[in-house]
Amino acid sequence: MMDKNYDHKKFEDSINKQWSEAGVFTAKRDPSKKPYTIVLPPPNASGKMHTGNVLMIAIEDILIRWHRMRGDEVLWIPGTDHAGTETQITFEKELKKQGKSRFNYNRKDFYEEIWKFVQNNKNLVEGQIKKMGASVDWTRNKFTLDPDVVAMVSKTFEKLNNDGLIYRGDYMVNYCPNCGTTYADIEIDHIERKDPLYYLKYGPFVLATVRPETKFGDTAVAVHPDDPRYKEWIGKEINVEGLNGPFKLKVIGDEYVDPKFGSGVVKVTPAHDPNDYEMGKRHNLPSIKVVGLNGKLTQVAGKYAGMTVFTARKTVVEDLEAKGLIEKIDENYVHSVSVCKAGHDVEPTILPNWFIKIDSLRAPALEAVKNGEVKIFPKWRTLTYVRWMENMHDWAISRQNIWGIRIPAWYKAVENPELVISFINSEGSVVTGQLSELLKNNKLTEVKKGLQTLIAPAGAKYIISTNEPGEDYIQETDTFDTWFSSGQWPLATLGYPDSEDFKYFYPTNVLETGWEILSKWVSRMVMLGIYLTGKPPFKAVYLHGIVRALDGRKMSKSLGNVINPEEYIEEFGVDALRMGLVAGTATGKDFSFPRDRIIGYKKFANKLWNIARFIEPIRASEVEMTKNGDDQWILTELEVVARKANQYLEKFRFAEAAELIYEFVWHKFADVYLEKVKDRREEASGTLHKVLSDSLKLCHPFMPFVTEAVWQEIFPQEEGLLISQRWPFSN
RNA sequence: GGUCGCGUAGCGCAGCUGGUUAGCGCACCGCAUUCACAUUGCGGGGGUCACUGGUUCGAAUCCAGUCGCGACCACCA
Repeated sequence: MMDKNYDHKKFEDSINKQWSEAGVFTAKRDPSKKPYTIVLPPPNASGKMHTGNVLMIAIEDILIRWHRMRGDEVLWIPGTDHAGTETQITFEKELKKQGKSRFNYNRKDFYEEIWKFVQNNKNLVEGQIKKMGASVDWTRNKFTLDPDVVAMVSKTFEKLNNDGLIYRGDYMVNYCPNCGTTYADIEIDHIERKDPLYYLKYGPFVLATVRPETKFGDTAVAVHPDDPRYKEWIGKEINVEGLNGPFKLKVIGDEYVDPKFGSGVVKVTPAHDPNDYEMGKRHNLPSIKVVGLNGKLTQVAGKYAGMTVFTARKTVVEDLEAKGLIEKIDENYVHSVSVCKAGHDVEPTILPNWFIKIDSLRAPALEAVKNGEVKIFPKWRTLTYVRWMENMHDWAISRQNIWGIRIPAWYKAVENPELVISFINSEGSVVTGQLSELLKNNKLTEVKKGLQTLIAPAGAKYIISTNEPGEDYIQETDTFDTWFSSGQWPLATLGYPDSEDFKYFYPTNVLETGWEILSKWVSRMVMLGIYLTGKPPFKAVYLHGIVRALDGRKMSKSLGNVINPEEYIEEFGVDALRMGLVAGTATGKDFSFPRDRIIGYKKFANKLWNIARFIEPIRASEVEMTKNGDDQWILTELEVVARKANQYLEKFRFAEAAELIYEFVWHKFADVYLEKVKDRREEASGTLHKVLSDSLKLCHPFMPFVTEAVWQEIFPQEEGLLISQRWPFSN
């Protein structure tokens, strides 16, 4: 006897176990079948499952289960991401609680500590993916730092280098002195903030700045070329009274200057401002570094050297005021400030970095989308991709992180005396200096053993090698941008270049992810996929919307409106949560967390259960019974719904498919047909069983647990698991 | 500033390439119900589809403009 109501808690775990023991998630590479492949966008290994992950898993599992039931050889590859910067920041917060920091460790030990930290969380995340009923192939599970992934990514770098697409160069980067790393433009947040705007007397001019402490790095002042007030000064030199004595500056004319802002005169600090850097390039101005990588002022600041930016700003302002060099201060100036994800001010700085020339990679990646080789759903997002690709700059792929894949570049010690190295010496203290100096008192082996970080000047001599080329070489300490390795994820997970999996399953069918990483991730995968294999790594991209909080706002810790999906799984079940989220994603737009709908679909699970309870005592007749008009009607409706649902799913219209099936099962099968057959149950038994069976199959991709549970209650064991049945009316 | 999107019943939304009385969920109102399910069934009220103009035999659906909202990208010293 079936219980009166469906209780998800009774079934979810045991059904998961049945699937896993039956091995139905494991792909076989059957040459007579069509492969259907999805690579799961790897969740952060040290994070917790959030509503976005739930939606992603729900949608991909629908596609996978649907294709499995249609007879395709499906492969859905799970994995987790090391999430370089984010994870390292999280770990360093933990360290801080113990009164430690990364400066207590050499590079190797620090890496191992994070590894241990992540393993624990990784298991939790994988457990959550399982809990969701994701029919992923765990035998092919990958982590972005698995040795084979590291080897593959390093090889790609080597190939890029051989093709002349890698270069090192000074570049204006967003350097966070606090995190000790650079950030890509796309990783930086711009926040509005009120800061004092200082009007400084600069020789004959007055100019406005929020950063007076960088004046030691000024190499020009700029005015608009057509500004009548200053036109005659262009090309001349002015004498400026400074804190470290008088100096001379050139006046340049540049379109960039807005004559209406401030006084119409700008100080140009090429080393610490992206726009000034561009102007500096246009006018051949020297760059003078004022702020060092430690966030403190350099020697050029004279007596201010060694001060932090904030202390220096305060002191400089005081001294300027004392000298009468400040005309006025606007205390209410609101401007946009660049901050890193941890909330620190970033310091635009010139630093040697590793770059990929993207021109030759970009062209085919743009073309693949324009000519429809890669189709993006919803279609209007295609424009976002195209615009982004067109505006893309060369890609800075190095990060001054430890947690990541180390760049396989090696510096020969004797050829690179100018390497700046920090290491822990045999006494356990951190020593920083130029390699040539360090080697006077330390052996190279000791330096290498205690190595923390190195900074190689732009012209450093290096070789690229996936192995250590010799004992007298030191490896680059920078790691790859996470997007560089995850940009090769479809290849890495499939064992590129010569595995059987790669030959059979590549290119994958669908890449499903949130649209917010369309430019960060999807574009990189297309570029690198085509570069390495000649083919884009997937045929379609489906972008789901962002799940917002109940109040319609973005979820954020500070607003306290973050929804923990586990609570909903507990209360309403995985099926209801999945179905509720999917039914709200019709056009891939953002949507508020649909609490009401989730409750509604919990009721639907119960409805399915009770349809089965109605049919349970009615034995399926061996003999073919006469079908009356009602039977004919429901069978016709069933076929129409199955075919339409198929069409919707082919177009990634999950909500329409879900609602169509829901409408059929509840309001046609249950409300109408079941009522009509109440006085002819035996005669209708064949139709009842057929429609129930097909309804369960149609619902299965959306609500796998309750359908499997009901299936096993009603249909004999010989028929096998529902997950392995055929989708109705598919050939 | 650039780009994209949105404005449809009290609330949350669907209406894809234009076509008969504009739909769904929640909420609301009335009735029913020992017979699969109260996590139920049947019925009902409520909308000049933001505004203006245009294309068309016909527009919520296409075009232009106006107003309001949101997001992303860029960013002024």
